[in-house]
Formats: sequence, structure tokens, C-alpha cells
Amino acid sequence: MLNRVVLVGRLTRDPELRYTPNGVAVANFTLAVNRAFSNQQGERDADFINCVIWRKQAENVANYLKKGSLAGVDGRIQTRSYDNNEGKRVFITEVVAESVQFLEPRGSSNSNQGQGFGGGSPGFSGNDFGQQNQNQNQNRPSGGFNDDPFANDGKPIDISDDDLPF
Amino acid sequence: MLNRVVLVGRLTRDPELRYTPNGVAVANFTLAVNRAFSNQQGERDADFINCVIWRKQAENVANYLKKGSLAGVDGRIQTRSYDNNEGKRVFITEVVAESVQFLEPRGSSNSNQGQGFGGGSPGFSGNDFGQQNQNQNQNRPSGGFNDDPFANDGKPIDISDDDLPF
Amino acid sequence: MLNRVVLVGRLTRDPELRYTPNGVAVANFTLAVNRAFSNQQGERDADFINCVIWRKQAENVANYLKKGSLAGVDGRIQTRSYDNNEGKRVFITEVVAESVQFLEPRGSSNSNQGQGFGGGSPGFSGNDFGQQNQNQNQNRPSGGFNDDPFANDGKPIDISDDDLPF
Amino acid sequence: MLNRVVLVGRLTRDPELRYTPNGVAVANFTLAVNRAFSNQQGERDADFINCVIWRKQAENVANYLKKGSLAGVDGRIQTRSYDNNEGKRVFITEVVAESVQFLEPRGSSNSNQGQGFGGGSPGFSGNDFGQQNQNQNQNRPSGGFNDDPFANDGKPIDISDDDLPF
DNA sequence: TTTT
DNA sequence: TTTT
Repeated sequence: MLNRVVLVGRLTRDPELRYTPNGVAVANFTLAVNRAFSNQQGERDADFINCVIWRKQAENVANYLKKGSLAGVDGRIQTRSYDNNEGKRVFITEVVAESVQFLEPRGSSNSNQGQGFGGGSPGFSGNDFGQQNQNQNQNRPSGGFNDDPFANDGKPIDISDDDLPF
Repeated sequence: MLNRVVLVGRLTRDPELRYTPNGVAVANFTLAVNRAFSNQQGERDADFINCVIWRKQAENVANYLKKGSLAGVDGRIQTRSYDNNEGKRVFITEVVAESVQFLEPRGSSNSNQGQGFGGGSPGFSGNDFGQQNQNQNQNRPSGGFNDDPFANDGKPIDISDDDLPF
Repeated sequence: MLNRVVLVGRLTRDPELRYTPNGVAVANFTLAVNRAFSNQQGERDADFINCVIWRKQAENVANYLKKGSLAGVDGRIQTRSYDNNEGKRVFITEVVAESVQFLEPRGSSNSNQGQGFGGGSPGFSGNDFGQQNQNQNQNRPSGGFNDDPFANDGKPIDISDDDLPF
Repeated sequence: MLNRVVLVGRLTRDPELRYTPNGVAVANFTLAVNRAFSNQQGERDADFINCVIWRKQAENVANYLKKGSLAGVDGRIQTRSYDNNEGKRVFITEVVAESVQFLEPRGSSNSNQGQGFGGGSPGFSGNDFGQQNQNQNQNRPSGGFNDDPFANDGKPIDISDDDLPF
């Protein structure tokens, strides 16, 4: 049945990449999606939406996205449940991403890449200045912004890996 | 930011209609959305997706949909949290429906409305209990399949009612 | 890049099934999607949206849907152009369906099934009546409403068949 | 009925802003949306999707987006037809945007739209012309990346303006 | 008639 | 437990 979700938002933290016992890659991340309207305090709330992605694209997410990255997700809503350590059934609603689009040029993220560096919010001040920028372009191994590592690779997504660690 | 969800599924139970202290109608319902693929036991799992809808359309949902009704939802994902009675923070992910489409002709629902019969899967055997079903039709004011009571009435949806009972 | 379309509407005519020189099945159909609001004459306009679907699902569409069938489509917008017989470039915008959901029980369509019968719009008056309806159910070869022939079969959709007849 | 479209792409040219005789703003633009897969020549094709947007947001689009801008659109597909000057009926399929999201930081657009100045086109080379760019920023009332001018202003969108210039 |  |  129809079940379609499209989101654009920013990662609240670096993605977590794991592998199932069968060696299937799976990444988890949370998107903060700002609402279009303000709350009664005049602030813009955000929705924090948990996403999962599988296989090759999971590895791409882990390699190319990090805390603060702007990304688009096309997928579907999945629900599941498990019994927690207190024996209580917990219900989970999350988005299974079928494709992810990186919405920022490489290296231009606004996050603190790596430890240190005090939560600054560089914006796009990153690598804006002239010559240097051109060098950057030339340095890029191959393609630039356009060879999207998150483009759907055409292979069907197998979600029925029973050995998932969760 | 972009946040869009479209679902088609069946109500797992009758919708619950409430009113905020300010008199704003809000209805909750859960859609069972069958997955497009089978699990390892060869069964089709479903996702059970909680939905909320406000105002006039909440009343429409309560009036026209019931357990088993096939419906389409266009909306967005919302997250919120609250502290439960054990003082633990609980996180909720649900769909705020902006419009709902009734996908069955009036009176043709496959659900066993009410007690008995425990979630059977009647299919379109249709007129579940014959006479009873016809009575239902007669009780309904008028309307055919086409005057969709869930058509967006064009008014913006206000979600920032602070007095929500949850 | 993100390109996602979800529609629910009724086929304006029977789907057209063809095969490329390579033997790939492709079906075309048009969905009439009623608008949520009325025009200045108080009527509900509809949008008539051309859809294409490939391979196995094209054959399913041809077998299970016909004029008047209610169906859901999940896909993306595609544009293309060709030179018409007057040597003028014509631009086409259509929806490539990746999955189609049949939203009516088998045999319950409101269309004129079969030749003749002059485009009436029976609504659900079709085959609702008692015994006949039950017969229909018993005649069903196998599954019921739930074994959706349009469920995505998990195989990727190849659109790059260069020999397409259009 | 359900009719939902979500796109992310780049403007192929500056948006065109007009006003109906009634003074309603309407903007047209085309999004180039790159496909997720390559064609048989190994190139990534794009779909060129015509979009329309109304009222306040039309003016925002005209003010903030230009050729090359990366933008997200949430809307629906609309079809219409008119008789061209040769008396032939022409059918149009386009997207009516209900909200548009600007996906690049202010002033960071990647397009150099030809000669001249008009809405400078820094690209991500950043502050391409140093001072000039800063002037631009200073001229802008306030706001940074976050106060999204395309956020839905909560008012319903009226599309039934009969005096549309097309 | 197309964007990066 | 949240992003800009």
C-alpha cells in the first residue's frame, strides 16, 4: 500500500554505521526538520525524525554526512516493536530511507568536523575565498557535487535481514 | 523544511474524537499499511502508523471512518515527547494528517463494526451483516461517493493549541 | 535528486499495453484526480495525469485496471520531447509509476467492463447487489483483495530502453 | 483526491513574476531535477519540470531564487489546456507549488548568469566579488539563512483566479 | 527553451 | 538525546 515520505533536514549528530551478522551495512541517523510555522512562543520547532538506511547507501551516508549536514530523504514509514529490559513492549516509528540526497557541496558543512573547535556555526564561510576554492575543485578526486553518492544504485533494498541487531 | 507523508491503509480501530479545552476537535486513528514485500515467513507485514487530525476534518473522520475503512492520508511527520507516570521521557512519532481521503463507497466498508468477530478480514464480501448494513446506509443523511467530506476545506490547520490533552 | 509523486484517481480509459522491440512491456494510462476545492462555477475540476509503467507491472495494470478503476500511483515526474510530424518539438510531462495500488476489490469497478455501453459513470451501483456479488467473490481464482498484483516485485525498474516506440 | 509532488532541483532560469488583473502575484519557474540513474550514454539526464506559485510566495521566489538556485518544492500536479494561435488544443502539465524551500545559504548561489550583475551569481566560490557581495548582504533588511521566506504563511492558496494571464 |  |  502507498507509504511514502519525503524529508529535508539536518543531521542532529553523526550517522551510526553498523553491520548485521550477515555483513549487511545499516546506518541510523536523525533528521531535524524545521517546521514551517512558529509555536506560541514565536519559535520554530523542529521534528526529530529517526531514519534507517541499508547497504551501500548506508556506507555513503556514513562517509559523506555528519552532524549538521543538510540532506533529503525519500523513503517510507516503518513501525516495529521490541521488549525492553523491563519486559515492556516499546513501539518504534521510523523512516526507512530508500534514497538520500546530499544537499550541500562537499566540505562545506557547517558542523564542527571532528573534536574540538567549539560548536561554532561557520555557515558557508567555510571555503569561500577565491583561489582556494578553485583549488579545491581541482583537488576533487573525480566528480564534484554532481556525482551523487546517494543516488539509488538501482538495486532493490532488502530489509528482511533477520539478524538485525535491533 | 520539506516534510511530506502520503499513506493509504485501513483503520485498525474506530477513530477517537476529543476536544481540547478550547473546543478544538482532534481525532486519533491508526492506519495499517501493508508492506509491498513479504517477510521471511512469506507473510506481508504491515506498518501501524498513528495519525492525528484537527478541526472539521477530525469530525469528518470520526463520522465517516471506522475500523477497517480504507483511507488515504496526506500530511507530515511530527515528533513530540512527554514524561510518563514513571517520570520517564517518552518520544512519539506520528503523522499529522492535513487531508484524508475516504477510499470506499459509502456503506461498503469491510469492517465488523463493534464487538464480535475479532479483526477478521472480510475482504469485500461487503455487506457484512446484510440488513444491518442497509440500515446504516439509510441512516446516513445523503451524499454519494463523490462528495468527499475529507476534501481540504481550504482553511489552514492550526496545530498550536497549547491545551491539547496530550 | 528528489522527485516523488503520489496520486490517487480513476482511469479515464482502459490502459494501453505495448511492447518495445526488445520485448519490454510498457503500459500507458491517464488518471483523473479530482481537486480538493471547487472552481468558480462550484464544480470540482479534475487533473488528468498521464502515467507510464514498465515491465511486469505494466501487464498487471493492463490485466487488472480498466476505465473507471480507482488506483494509487507512486512514482516520479518525467519530461521528454520529440519532433512531431510538422517538425515541431513537443514537450511531454508525465508520471513514471514505480508502483500502482489497486484500490477496489476485484470485479467491483464502476466501469463498463467490456465493449460497448457508452461511457456511463455508474458509480458504485455496479455490482453491489447481494447474491450476484457473492458469486463474484466465489469466482475469484485465488486470493482476495489483499494479494495486490501491483505490489512492487522488488526488481529495479529499467527505463532506459532506447527502442521505446515513442 | 491524493495528488502530491515533492521535488528538489535547480532553476533553469530566473523566475518570471506576473500579476493577474486582480493583482494576484504568480511566478513561473522550471526546475531541472537530475535523475538518479544514467542513460545509455552514461550521462545523467534531467527532468525539466514547470512550476507555478501564487501570492506572497510568488514574490519570495522572484526575490530570492534565480537561475541555478537549488530549491525544494512541495505541491501538486495540475493539468490545463488552451487553444493556441493555430486553433489547436494544447495540454499543459505542471506543478503548483504550495511551498518552496530555498536550499542554499543566502548569496551562495552557484550560477553565473552570464554577463553583468543583475542578482550576482557568486557560485560557491563564495563572495565572488568581495565588496560587492557584502554590499548585497548589507542591503538586505535582516534575516539569515534561517528565516525562510518560503515557509508557508499559513494562508490557503487560491488558485481559482479566472483572470490568469494564461 | 534548460540547472549544477 | 537533538540540527541550522
